[in-house]
Amino acid sequence: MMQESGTETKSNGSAIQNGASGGNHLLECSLREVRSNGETPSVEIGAADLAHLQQQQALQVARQLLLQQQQQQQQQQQQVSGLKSPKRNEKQPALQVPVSVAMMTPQVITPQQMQQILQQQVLTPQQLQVLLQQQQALMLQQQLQEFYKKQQEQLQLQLLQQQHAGKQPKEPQQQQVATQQLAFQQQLLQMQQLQQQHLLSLQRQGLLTIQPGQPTLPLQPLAQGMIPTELQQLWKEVTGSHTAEEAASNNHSSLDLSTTCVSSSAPSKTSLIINPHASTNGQLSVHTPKRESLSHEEHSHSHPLYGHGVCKWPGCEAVCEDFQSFLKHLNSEHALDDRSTAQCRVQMQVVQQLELQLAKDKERLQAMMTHLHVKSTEPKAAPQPLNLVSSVTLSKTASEASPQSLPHTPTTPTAPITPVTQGPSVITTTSMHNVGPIRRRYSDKYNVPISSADIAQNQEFYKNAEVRPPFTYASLIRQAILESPEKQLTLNEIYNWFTRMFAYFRRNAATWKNAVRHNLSLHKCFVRVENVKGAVWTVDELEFQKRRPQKISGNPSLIKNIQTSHTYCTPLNAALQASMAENSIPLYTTASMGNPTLGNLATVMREELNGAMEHTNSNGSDSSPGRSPMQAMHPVHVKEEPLDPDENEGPLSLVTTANHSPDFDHDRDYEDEPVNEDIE
DNA sequence: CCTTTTGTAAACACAC
DNA sequence: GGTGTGTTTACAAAAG
Repeated sequence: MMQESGTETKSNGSAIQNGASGGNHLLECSLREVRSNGETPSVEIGAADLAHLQQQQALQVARQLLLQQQQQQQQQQQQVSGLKSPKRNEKQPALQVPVSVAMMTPQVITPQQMQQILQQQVLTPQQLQVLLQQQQALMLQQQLQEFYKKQQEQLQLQLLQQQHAGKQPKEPQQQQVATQQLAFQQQLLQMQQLQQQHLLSLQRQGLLTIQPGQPTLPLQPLAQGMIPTELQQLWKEVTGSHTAEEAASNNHSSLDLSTTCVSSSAPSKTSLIINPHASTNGQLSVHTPKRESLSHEEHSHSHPLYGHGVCKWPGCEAVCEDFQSFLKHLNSEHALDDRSTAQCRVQMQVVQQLELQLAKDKERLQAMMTHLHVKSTEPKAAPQPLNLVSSVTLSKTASEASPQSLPHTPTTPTAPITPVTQGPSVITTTSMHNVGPIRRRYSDKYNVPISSADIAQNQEFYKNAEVRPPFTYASLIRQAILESPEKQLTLNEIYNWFTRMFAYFRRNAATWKNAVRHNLSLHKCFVRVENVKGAVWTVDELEFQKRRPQKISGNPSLIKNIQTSHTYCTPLNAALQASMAENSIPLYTTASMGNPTLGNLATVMREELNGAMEHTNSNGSDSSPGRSPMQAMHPVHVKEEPLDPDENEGPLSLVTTANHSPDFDHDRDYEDEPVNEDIE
């Protein structure tokens, strides 16, 4: 069991990187971006940007082909020079696209598929245009192939001539070809860089947004072999006759799918669901000023970060009277900096976590339906969020812990969700999953749940979502003990608290239980007290306070924000913010704060924080050693013994819901069984 | 590079 | 002998 958990951790880590076999990493990454857009509508990229991406991919494909050609040339040279490897050449004919490329490459659409697309009328003209552009990119790719084919033929001819001529040196020709290829490669690279810069600038402007729950235009699944001319013809027909209908039926189609997505063709269908927003600015790289201004206008109606005159950037809510001022605000307040990057990252992680959770719940639902003989080919490729409304009742009651008020987003239930790398090295997600060892100072790994989704739902979130809580075992153990009426717990009761409060601890029991015992023994702050019935564990608070020379690791600006924001935040809120900052979690301010349902986790968070800001408070007069930063920040509210969660939460006076969750009323001991069934 | 903190794994002892 | 509890050691990762 322990080994299982161990290997699970490791394999999950590596699985992220092993998405496809070999080949061009850049290609894989960018393709995966778009692909994941199709399957998991977590990241919204404007269609124009998407088109850029696709073009970029085409270029990368071209590069891949180039490399392939070079390899083949090398092989042929080897042949010429006597190092024959006929088998290899048989297996790799001159024009064969490498498997990894073929698998990942957007391919030309068959007429049938195109017809299907048109009949289903799920694409707006803009989307079709994007599609068309993609096809054109593929045409370019084909032309490139042709080019290299000819080039290679030429080379072969030359080599043959050399063979026949015998002693002629072959360097010149090779060099010539190599030079040509090099020049071309450089051109490609330049174009690529330009596009990356464009993406970057889009991100800086906030136009390249990341948002949960909104599918984007996935073009990847539309695969395989349609002749571009046919497509263009189709396109003409389409733009002539279907435009209005499609525009009108576009939303309907996604809605309909959302409620009827049970057929086996669901994947392809859902993959065609278009984000209305993406379609509004579905321009391609053919950027005319007109179009940009148009898309700007359209943005004002549908920009996901702008609504009701308010900036919807997580935690912002700045009032912007019109779209222009919003853009201004976006550029000034949410420029590309550490903070925005971190916020983006968190948003991504939120989405991915939700996707993960959804995937699991869907699997459960599938199993349940199978068990109950309900005939349904459960949408493997994800229904729209809307349609979950119809199924949520079932999944909620039946699955043991389904996140209730959390937005559901489609995802692929199988493979680990790939990190969505956003743009060129601007935002990167490292290990996104809640597996692997907690490293408390691991700033960007465990900030998943405490975030923009709704910070007030932390407790419920952890109860339901299998998210690793970003707290140390010691803090959690302490919290468990302090929550108990007697401020003492047996080991088993501590176990139960863990499983009750955190869905995460309902699996891998052997691992974390061992860790709990280890922590109990290791830390002086946990005192074992012999009892009549046995032994109970208590907390030596002094010792606990001693053991924390931790510092905040992260963005100093965040810390500054935290320190300055306490004027209007309760101690708890400040603690939450600080705790978030400790995990590089962006500062979410008043709107999402102050919910009395925050629960006792806030205490854990604060204690996690205790001392964490000691060093960052060095400019303050209040930060004497031994005094927690919370005390430094709120000397009035926080007492020297911030033990009782019911007392020290200031105005918020947390509701203790820990022992009243309907799901966990009984001290059920979660053992290893769910581990096995849940292993991804 | 060293130290500290934390998490994980595992071996071992002991009691029931 | 199996299981739960508790202790201890070793190691790795992350961060200062």
